[in-house]
Amino acid sequence: MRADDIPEIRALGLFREMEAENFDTLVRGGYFQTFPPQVDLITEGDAADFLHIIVSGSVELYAGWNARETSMATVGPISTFILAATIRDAPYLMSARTVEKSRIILLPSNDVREVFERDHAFARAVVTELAQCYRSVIKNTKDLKLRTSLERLANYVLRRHHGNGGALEFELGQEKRRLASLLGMTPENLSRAIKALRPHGAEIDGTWVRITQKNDLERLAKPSRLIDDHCS
Amino acid sequence: MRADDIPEIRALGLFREMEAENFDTLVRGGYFQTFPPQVDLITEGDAADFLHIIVSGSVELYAGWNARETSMATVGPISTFILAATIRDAPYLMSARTVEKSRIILLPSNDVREVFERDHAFARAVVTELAQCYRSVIKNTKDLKLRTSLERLANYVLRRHHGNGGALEFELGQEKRRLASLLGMTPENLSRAIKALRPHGAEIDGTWVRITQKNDLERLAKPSRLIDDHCS
DNA sequence: CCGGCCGGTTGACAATTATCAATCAAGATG
DNA sequence: CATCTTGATTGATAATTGTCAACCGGCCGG
Repeated sequence: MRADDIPEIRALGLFREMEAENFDTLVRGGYFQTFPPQVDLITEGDAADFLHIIVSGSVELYAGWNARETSMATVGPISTFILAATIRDAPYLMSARTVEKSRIILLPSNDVREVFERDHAFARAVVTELAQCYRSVIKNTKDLKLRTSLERLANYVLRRHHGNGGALEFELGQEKRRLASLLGMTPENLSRAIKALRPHGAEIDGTWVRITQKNDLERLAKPSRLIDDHCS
Repeated sequence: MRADDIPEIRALGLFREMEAENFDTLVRGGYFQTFPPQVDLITEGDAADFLHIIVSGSVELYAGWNARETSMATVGPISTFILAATIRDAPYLMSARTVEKSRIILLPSNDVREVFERDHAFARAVVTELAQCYRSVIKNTKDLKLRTSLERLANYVLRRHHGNGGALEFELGQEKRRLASLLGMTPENLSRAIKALRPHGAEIDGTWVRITQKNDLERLAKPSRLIDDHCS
């Protein structure tokens, strides 16, 4: 593990409050690796041997069944993934692959569970993190079950708009087919949804997104704090 | 709080390992109430004032958006619900209503959070519970995104089959329209899916489910440990 | 510079799912 | 017993979404 990355890790909500000694235990047993793009890090069904922390780059979480595949999330720095499987010592429910070149810390699940047993501050931080993850997935389920694909796209644009500090123009930042899968549709349908969105105040041109009529977009999207807020 | 219910609560995974003193704190501040059917217990968006524990009866968790509504889960005794909102002191993401007459314990969220700060065993139990809930929702998302409605129904039947100790015949146990919403379809479509399932080894007649050709059903459903296992 | 590849787009079509209206069946109520 | 209500079912139709094939255009390697 490189010494100058440690403070950054230590500053994460998950590790900030824990005992120094326990943090050292975790870090000592961890590995720091750099992966090229499109590398499979995790295969669903495998035992959860490591808690992963992505320090740079980005990672796609996806799942498959019966020759179909769907994107579940894209995670960027600095955050952890597959915490629940680590804690429960259960098989991964999702696979993970790097999207671009990524630096990733691997902490052995055994160490994580052991420290989790000993360190109350760490346990509390894990709860906070898990509760947050749980709520995100619930919101995603509501998005999927209550909205049409056009509405999902419109709300996605608005979420990104807010995530970028209110910018009316920003980069899509990922392949359209990945976005399509994330939003629960086919690439072809995303293309059509993008066209259909134009008269409602949002243009997506290649890799650029521009909101032309925020009012119109919001009238279509009807964003809700209880689905689209990515905090709380 | 009725004295003779306390041991049962105490035996729940969530409370089993915690300090007696802290358990007393929780229980002392709690309310035990009996609700008639079809009563709204929780409205999404409200502050999470209480952690709910269902002791008897059953409760539907549902969510709405833009005049649409969908069933998110049906929860039975003995389990808690809306733990994540309580812990994060955040608004409920789902509404809840009783399906039948139900006895429910309400523990003030403040007390839960306070004890959670003090009691390491409780904190660990909360983590275990949350990790389990998180994994359930992920499985549900995979079910929704990767399967057609007929496949979802087939797998639902198989899950219930296993949940009932392998019985080939069992009661549906809930209204079909609630089941339809849970599985992400309309009542009309559930009716048709039920018909379409007949030649694949499962009959649903009124409130009774009978598996006639388990092989056939499994060939259609292709159940997966990573979606349909409701433990792990 | 020239293919070849890949992701994206488009159009035609098919499958799936939703909607609407009508009907049916069973349980509740007077 | 008749009536009313409610949930389930069915058929007809529409909307949505997926599939397949073709094509476009940028990018890379030769």
